[in-house]
Amino acid sequence: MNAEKVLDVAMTAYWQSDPADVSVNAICQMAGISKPSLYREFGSEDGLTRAVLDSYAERVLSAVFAILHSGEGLQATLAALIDFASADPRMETGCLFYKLRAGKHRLGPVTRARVEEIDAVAQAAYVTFLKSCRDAGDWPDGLPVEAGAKYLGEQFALAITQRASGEDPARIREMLTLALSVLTRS
Amino acid sequence: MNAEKVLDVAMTAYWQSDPADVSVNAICQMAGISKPSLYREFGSEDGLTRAVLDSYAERVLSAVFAILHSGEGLQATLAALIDFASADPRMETGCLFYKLRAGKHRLGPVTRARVEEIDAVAQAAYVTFLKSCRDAGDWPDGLPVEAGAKYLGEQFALAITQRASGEDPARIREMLTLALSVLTRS
DNA sequence: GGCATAAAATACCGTTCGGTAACAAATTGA
DNA sequence: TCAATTTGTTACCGAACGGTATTTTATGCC
Repeated sequence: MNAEKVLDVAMTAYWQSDPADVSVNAICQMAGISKPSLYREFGSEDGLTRAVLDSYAERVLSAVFAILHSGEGLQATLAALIDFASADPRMETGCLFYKLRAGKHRLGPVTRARVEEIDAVAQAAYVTFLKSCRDAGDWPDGLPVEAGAKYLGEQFALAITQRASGEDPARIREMLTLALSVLTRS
Repeated sequence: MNAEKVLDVAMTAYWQSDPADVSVNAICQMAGISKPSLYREFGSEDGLTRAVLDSYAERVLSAVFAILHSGEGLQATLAALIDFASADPRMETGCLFYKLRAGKHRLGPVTRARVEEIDAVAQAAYVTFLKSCRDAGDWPDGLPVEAGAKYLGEQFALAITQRASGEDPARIREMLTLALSVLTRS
């Protein structure tokens, strides 16, 4: 039956459209397996979603963390984030994590907990990165890094969410560049 | 039976939680009417949603258009928009229009058409307002007003959407002020 | 009072949902 | 070889959905 393939199919389906619009029945049909097989492997829809999110985190979100941990300066890192959000083909239909987070109240308890955990980890990564910039003197005076981290995370999520709704990538890049320009006016 | 009261109940329910999470059955129960009565009045769920959106537009969205048409300058108008998004009690659970727009693909055809129409009208209002600012010399050089209008609309929607998710209003004000500051650096 | 007519509610339709019981086929171990 | 355990399937469950046919209740009107 291959759990790996089921995860793949489910991730693609959730990612391509919207997690709330993809039923367990549909996933079984697409994966060519029966419902009891899926339930024996993942326990519940919540368990499946959680497993998909884990897989997505290590296969896609890791790229974002890699950018943040690359050790580049503020300007270069923001440029890389802008590139990723507005031009990376993986974000062409948006980010599965952001889609799950946007409909958080519809998720089962374990998936929701994982979403909040990833959210916290991402926020911490933003803060760590910005602190290193501040310590290098590369940060606007008077703006707390926590506020900057939240702002950066929000704008990044907004840009990717707009890609999911078919917005023009060039326009998205323009908007995100404008939004993040306040972080480089030191 | 009173169609006015049904609209009120439905609007409150859609607005308070999420349109996708409120069924026709629930609305009938809350309004104390039977399902055939509702269907005789509105024809379909799509018709009801459309009627609710119309009512919402004239009762709430008009306040935003009033701010844009108030004839104040750029700085004062942006301040009023920031106030509205981050502090107005009407936006405490978010904006029904933005909630409908966020789940546009789930809407019936007539409601979706109305959402797109309102979106276009709002965009045009932003453009008109910013053009008047530009003609008064109160606008950053090199930034097209169309791009500024889109940016303003996106940031405004983001701020209000965050209020719906329970974010701290002071934090929202801070973020939105930061985002819109790029429009007043002329 | 009787009677047509409009408005209301009850009770139902078909479909889809997440989830499972009951059963058949294949694999394992001795 | 035969029994035990796993793997998978079919067929079903109860609930909720949007929507409607049917029946009851109320309202004029003469």
